[in-house]
Amino acid sequence: MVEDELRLADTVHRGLTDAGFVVELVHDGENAVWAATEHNYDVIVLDIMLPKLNGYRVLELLRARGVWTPVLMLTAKDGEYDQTDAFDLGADDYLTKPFSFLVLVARLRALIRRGGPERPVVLTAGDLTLDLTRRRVERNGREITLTPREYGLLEFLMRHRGDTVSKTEILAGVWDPAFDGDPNVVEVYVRYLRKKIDTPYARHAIETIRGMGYRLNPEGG
Amino acid sequence: MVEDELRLADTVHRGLTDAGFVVELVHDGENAVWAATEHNYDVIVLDIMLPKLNGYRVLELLRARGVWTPVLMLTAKDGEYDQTDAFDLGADDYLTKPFSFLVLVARLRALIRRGGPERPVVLTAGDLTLDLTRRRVERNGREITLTPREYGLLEFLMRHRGDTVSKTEILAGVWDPAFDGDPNVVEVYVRYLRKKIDTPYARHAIETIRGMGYRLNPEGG
DNA sequence: CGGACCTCTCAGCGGATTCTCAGCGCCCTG
DNA sequence: CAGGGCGCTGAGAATCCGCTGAGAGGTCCG
Repeated sequence: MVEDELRLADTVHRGLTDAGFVVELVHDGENAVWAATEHNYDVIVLDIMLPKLNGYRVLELLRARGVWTPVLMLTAKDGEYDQTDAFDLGADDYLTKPFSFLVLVARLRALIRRGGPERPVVLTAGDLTLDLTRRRVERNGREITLTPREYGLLEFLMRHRGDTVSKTEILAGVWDPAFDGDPNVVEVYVRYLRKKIDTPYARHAIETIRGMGYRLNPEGG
Repeated sequence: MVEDELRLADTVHRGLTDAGFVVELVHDGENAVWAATEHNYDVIVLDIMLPKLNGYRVLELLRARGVWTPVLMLTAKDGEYDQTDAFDLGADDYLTKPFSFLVLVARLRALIRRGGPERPVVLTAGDLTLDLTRRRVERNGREITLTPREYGLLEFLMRHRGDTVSKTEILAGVWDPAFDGDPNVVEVYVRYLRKKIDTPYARHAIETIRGMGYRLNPEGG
């Protein structure tokens, strides 16, 4: 979700999370383009009025980059840009502020359904599975309970499974992008995850690439 | 712009000029490679069907020469090469003929804005491959694990594969630019790399050019 | 308020990595 | 064939980096 009005962003964020969505929030156009290019979201909620790059341009950039994630635009009723623009630009749906929260959820579900079966709802790596909608992690059919942070980290690693991701990237992707604390947290949480996920298995699903970062074995370790 | 159909070339040339672009036009693949290597364009529009060298080869040659100018390819709808090929080859965008002129302008703007040209994801030299995103090195399909320094050195050599690079250049490129220690480190690390990469192969992928430096054999040794 | 849980910081340890050094040997040149 | 320059090599010292256990602070809940 890309929304700069903090109040609205917070409300919607909470509501969507309660509705079972996993929500990532950015507050301006530049971060939106970056995040959407980097991750593979199911759907993007995009406000038109944004700092740095407006929603208009964000959408344009994403499409130019070959990012075809469905986009639902939020337009102000009497703003500079009207509904026609949203569709012209390749938005998949739009809502005019103020909008009903239930309508938003319904539209999002429709978009995700429409975008369809090729989009994974469940990430897998060998015998490890992570169900994004239910927020469940299993290994070999046994459920593993994770804290929110642990879950976020695992989701990030699974989205990039097979790639080596640096601790900095992890911090930016899982922690607050502006987090500036000790990168050692990542090590600590990797440890927590390994404890829960790898034991009692022989091989580590999460490999350490010394000097570079971590890598989730696509075969699940 | 590289386009051999004079009529189309002329129209597009005029249109782009009107839209504020400064356009240089060549009509065949050989001139295209020469011009793009010599100048530093913001973006290249490249037709696939061309005399002498087709767009396909032009792109391949440019990338091999280290020219990373963004390329937008023009493909015929039902031609020998389809869209997939364009992306596979490292084209940054493509359009299928016939195309809307406005769309072309929009895409070009997007490519120029995008600025930092995409880099290739996998470098190869014979049976040696280096995957930049996964940070994996393989020879003949067998994974080779490298320390960060070794990896940095190999990446540098592979980016300049076929060129002779001096130890000073290597130090500047792989070590800290302000590094002032013994250039002997390079020799030491070349040795480490050869141990891991060349054995048990007969020929050295990394050749010593006495008095000059080193050269990575583009055929992989 | 008290306890359970979660997040994050911190500092010490030990192994991996990087770098230095000194001697050797090969190649080129005279 | 002798000598110098240059690269190669093995060993070892210094440094870096990730791992780990302990614990402090915060939050949520009863």
